[in-house]
Amino acid sequence: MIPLILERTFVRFLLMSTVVNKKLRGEVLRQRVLETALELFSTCGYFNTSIHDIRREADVSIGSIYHHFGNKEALAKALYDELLERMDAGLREVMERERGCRARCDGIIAFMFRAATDDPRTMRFVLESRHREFLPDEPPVCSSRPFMRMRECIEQGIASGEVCPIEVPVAATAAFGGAIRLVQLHLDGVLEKPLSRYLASMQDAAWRAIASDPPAPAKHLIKETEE
Amino acid sequence: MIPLILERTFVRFLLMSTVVNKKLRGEVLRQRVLETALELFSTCGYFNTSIHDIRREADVSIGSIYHHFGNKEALAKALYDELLERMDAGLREVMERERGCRARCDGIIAFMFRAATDDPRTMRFVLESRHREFLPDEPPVCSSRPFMRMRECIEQGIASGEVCPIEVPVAATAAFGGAIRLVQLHLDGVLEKPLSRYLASMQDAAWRAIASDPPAPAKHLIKETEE
DNA sequence: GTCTATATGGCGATAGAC
DNA sequence: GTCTATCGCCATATAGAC
Repeated sequence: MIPLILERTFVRFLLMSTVVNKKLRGEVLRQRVLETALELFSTCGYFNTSIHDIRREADVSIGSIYHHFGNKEALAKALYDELLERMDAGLREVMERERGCRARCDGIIAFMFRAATDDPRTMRFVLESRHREFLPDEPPVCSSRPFMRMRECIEQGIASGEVCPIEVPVAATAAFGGAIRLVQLHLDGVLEKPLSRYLASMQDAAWRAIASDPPAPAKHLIKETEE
Repeated sequence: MIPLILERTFVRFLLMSTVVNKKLRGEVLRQRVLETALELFSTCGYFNTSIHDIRREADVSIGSIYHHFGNKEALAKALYDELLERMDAGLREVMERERGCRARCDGIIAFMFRAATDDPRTMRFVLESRHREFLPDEPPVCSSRPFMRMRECIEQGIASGEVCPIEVPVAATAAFGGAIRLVQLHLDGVLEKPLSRYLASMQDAAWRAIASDPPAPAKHLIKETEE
């Protein structure tokens, strides 16, 4: 264990040495700007937030923001990428930990509920803002990696026979659409109870929608008549 | 000398006709502005659309727009109200036509799919734009009348025993969340096939999620008979 | 009711010292 | 890398003739 006094001295040394100092300070500042942008974008929206607002709230200069990000849109893109990556990491972790489609679906829903509760700002920014309005070249959020991962999970479930063989988009939206919608209700503040109270029954409902085994319905196997 | 009574009548007629003409022209203009606003708001977004854009596209003057709506926000609110009312009318119609929770749920999903296909702009504006960013005093869209109507339908289903007795928010989102999500995929242009091709299996999946009796019959495949 | 011309403010972005 | 001061534009909104 390093004595506090030495640790402090070391930190001070770091701060004093010009090269490291500038880099460190730069990184800290960059993070503070991103954090502030998330706060303001998710509560007021991208267009209601000016660079000056971010400057004031983050207590940095306009110049620094432009130095690090280039322009407002690029700042939003940097934030968006970071949040999607963080979310994707969470989902990857679920997919590695859980085995079987049901356990993974449950895990994904649980992850979303936890994320929406612990960090509503991130969830709000990823789910609710219309990124294409300010990131015109970005593909829709439903084709981002986290959402592709959910879809993948369902495809594997169909392949293994755990999920009944309906069209993939139907199965994927039936599995997670309800949970996503409930998360939105939570973010809009219209739910009486905390999200966690609904977790188990949402997981059950989602699984009933797509599971193959319980009633083993043969409806979808009936040859459809073209109109 | 013209009798006073006739003169009065004639003047009155003139006044009436000019007034009516102006009123008519005004109404036509008002509708053209609303139509244009829907077009631009739903494709470019509220904040990327200027009053000048609307002016140009609708071929009216700035002054007329402000005369009819007061300001940009009020214009958006007028449009929003009109679209919600139109949607609510469609849902009311479904609720009156169909009896039983399953038929009504199917009808609601079918209505949403049809609306998203026939008039994607309306669906995009209602579902996707974040109204609270430009209509700060508006309640969230999930507590608007169309969405309350969906919730009501589920509550009745629980009361009648057709829907299994889980928490209402869970049942409502499980029933319609998948369909709403699929509509969004459609609006984002990431679906291979037209929405209608997914209708029957989406209805089935939605009903499986909330039905109380496990073996849910595929009602849409059964030929309906007049009673 | 409709129009054109104009006012006003705030925004994103830049310049250039340190 | 960070900062302050400032630019130029374009948005919403208004004034006032017709």
